[in-house]
Amino acid sequence: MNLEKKIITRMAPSPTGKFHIGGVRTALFNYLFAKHNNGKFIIRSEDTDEWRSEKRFEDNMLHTLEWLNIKHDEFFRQSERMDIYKDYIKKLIKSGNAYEAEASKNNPNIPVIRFKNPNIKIKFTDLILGDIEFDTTELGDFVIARDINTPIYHLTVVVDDGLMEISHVLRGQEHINNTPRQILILEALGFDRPKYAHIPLIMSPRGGKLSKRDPEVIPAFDYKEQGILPEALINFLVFIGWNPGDDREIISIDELIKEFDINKIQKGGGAFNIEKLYWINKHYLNELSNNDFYNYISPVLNDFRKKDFYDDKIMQNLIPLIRERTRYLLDVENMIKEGELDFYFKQPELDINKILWKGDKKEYTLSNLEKVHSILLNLNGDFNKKTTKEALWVYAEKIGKGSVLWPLRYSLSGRDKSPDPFTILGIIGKESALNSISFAINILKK
RNA sequence: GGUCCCAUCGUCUAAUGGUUAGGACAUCAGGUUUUCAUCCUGGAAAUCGGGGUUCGACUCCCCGUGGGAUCACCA
Repeated sequence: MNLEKKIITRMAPSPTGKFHIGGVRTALFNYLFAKHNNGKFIIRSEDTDEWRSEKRFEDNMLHTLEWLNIKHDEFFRQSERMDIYKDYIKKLIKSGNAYEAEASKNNPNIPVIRFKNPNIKIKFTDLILGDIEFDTTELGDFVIARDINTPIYHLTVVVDDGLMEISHVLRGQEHINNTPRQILILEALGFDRPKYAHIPLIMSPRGGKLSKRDPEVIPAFDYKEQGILPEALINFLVFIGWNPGDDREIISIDELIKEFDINKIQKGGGAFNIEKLYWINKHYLNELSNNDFYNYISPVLNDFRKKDFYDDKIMQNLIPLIRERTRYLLDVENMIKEGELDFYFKQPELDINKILWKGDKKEYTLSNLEKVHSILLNLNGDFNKKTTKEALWVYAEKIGKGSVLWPLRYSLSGRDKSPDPFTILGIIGKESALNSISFAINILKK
């Protein structure tokens, strides 16, 4: 339907702080919309405020988007385009749409530039919100430049959107009140009006607006260090305020590009629910190969590797067990910190009272463990999860699973919670297993 | 406060006049060979209130109420 005009979107952040998830989502929507329509996605760094803008924040934004693989087709920096804006300020004055007003706050000798407001009603159709009408009278003759050489926000936005031939402005809903002002300038300059789509805001998990005080909401790039996968963050963010219209919860970036539909964007804001992010992240973690998962947890293994008992071969075997307990990197960090993995590598400490299954007598448990020991001792051939289970199962069922399996599991792990005993046996092997069981037997004999 | 926007389970959302109001996260219960985790099954859980319009409203209109955004020589 819109064959002659190319779709061009842009994201225009000001680099005054670390790039946050709201920015990521705005970038994502702009990117998806552009790519869906074979269009172009532009990033424009709005760094005209020298005081507040910092290069490191711009870098942080670019790194974040690079990590997430949200690629832009063009990049601009407003601070490098000041000459262009000057021309347009002059043009506006010349055409009578702007004028020099009272003295500047910073420069008592130089006047600010105000836009001559025609005081009309501005109507526009928002692609998400529908028809919106503003009476611009209350805006007054607003300032568009600190002085003839230094434009501010509304002017630069309009000039750039016009010059860059932006077809669709998708931005956060906090900008909706800026729209009439920008339309006024745009029409004074004779640019084509882009289509507007104001995206609902991401809200705090506790309701209300997102705040730096929300502990789960951190700068977007920091989620990388937490072990959130880029696909997971994208999948999570796109579902705040958008959905494909069916029951899918997991959706790839390629599918998103193919199916992104601006009409399905929500009108109201949505809360940031970290639990769902973790759930999605776990889903993507499960799709990693064992080797990739090992690399994934590698950064938090550094201290653990230095322990004298550490054995990388055992660690490799532990990967599936660690994975099913992992939503993100902090889970692995905690596992290590709590010593939950130590018993796979060395003989655990045992508490005599915990060896006994619910109400079992010491002598009874002792004889069960001795029997288990002898069964395993006489197990020839492969010693793994399957063979040990086959060897012990009949006995365990006869005696009572709890009375056999609990003491065994506890003797091997020294923990209230751990994987099942056969899994542990398979990992630590016959020799270590027999040692651990003997160790427990000796404690019971005392 | 002015202006603007919004309103389905606790949360993210589906249902664009006719459904037992669906799914997912979280939660609860049961199961998957003892414990934890994973996995499976099942349960509880919502149309903000009041008026209309209509044979029939989650859906359309109005009024309340609630929430949000914005009111800079920041962006």
